[in-house]
Amino acid sequence: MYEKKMEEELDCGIRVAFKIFGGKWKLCIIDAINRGIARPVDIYKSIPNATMRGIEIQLAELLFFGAVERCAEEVYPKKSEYKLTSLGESILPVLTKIDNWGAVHSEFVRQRQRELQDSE
Amino acid sequence: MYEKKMEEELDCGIRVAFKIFGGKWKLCIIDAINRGIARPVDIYKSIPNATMRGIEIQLAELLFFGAVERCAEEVYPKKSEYKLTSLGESILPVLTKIDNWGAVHSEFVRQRQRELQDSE
DNA sequence: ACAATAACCGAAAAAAGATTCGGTATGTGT
DNA sequence: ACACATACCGAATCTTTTTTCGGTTATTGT
Repeated sequence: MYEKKMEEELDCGIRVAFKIFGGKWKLCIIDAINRGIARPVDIYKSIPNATMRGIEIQLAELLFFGAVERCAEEVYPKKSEYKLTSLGESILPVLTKIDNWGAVHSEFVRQRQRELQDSE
Repeated sequence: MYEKKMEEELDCGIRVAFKIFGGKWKLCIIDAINRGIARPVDIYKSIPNATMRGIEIQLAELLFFGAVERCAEEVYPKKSEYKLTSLGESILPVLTKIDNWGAVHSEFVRQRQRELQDSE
């Protein structure tokens, strides 16, 4: 994992939360796993524009902080599968709130974004 | 504002939401304003480790996307003041959820973070 | 056995994001 | 008038994050 040069403050809940699920694809990954998509390739395919390496890295971080775990059971066919831990599940209500807010305001935000691009 | 080189997808609520309040200090700023801290310097002073320029930039973005507005009323002494718009206020319940999650899990996260540093 | 797919990983490069620094303009207190 | 604080802004310079690329190892389908 990347070694920071500037001191990292985890002094408020916001910073702690973003440390865990603030990454570019983290909430999308958690959402995908929650919807039953367990394997890295499938998670990757379920998220438009994501890169495989990107998913791998973020998955590794979620694993490190215990939001996700690798399934140990050797099923047939033998595959790498991930599922949410209780910590990961505790993120779901927050994820829902964030996603809903974004969905409700997406048109407004996209419109504002377009105005920005047109003025350049 | 920064011009992106890679195509930016605002295809899910999560991405839209992070576009608006995903910045390093944005939720802290919204929280501060909500607590009645209206002036840039005061917001700056209320957030440990923030830089004045950082606050200015993020405030400008929040302003651009209409989460915050500058008070037009000319009070004495004349000062620059910001307050939440209805869009900004709609973020508050989400902010609370995020902050609470982080507060609840901060010890665990900090512990894991320490283990990471010790192993280096 | 062989080709294809999956799950990784390291390192370089690119992109995005934040900070530092130095500036202007304006308002305020004495 | 003067010193000082505030609100900005642009540009250079970091820092951090993400992507790209090129691997290795192992598993699956034929």
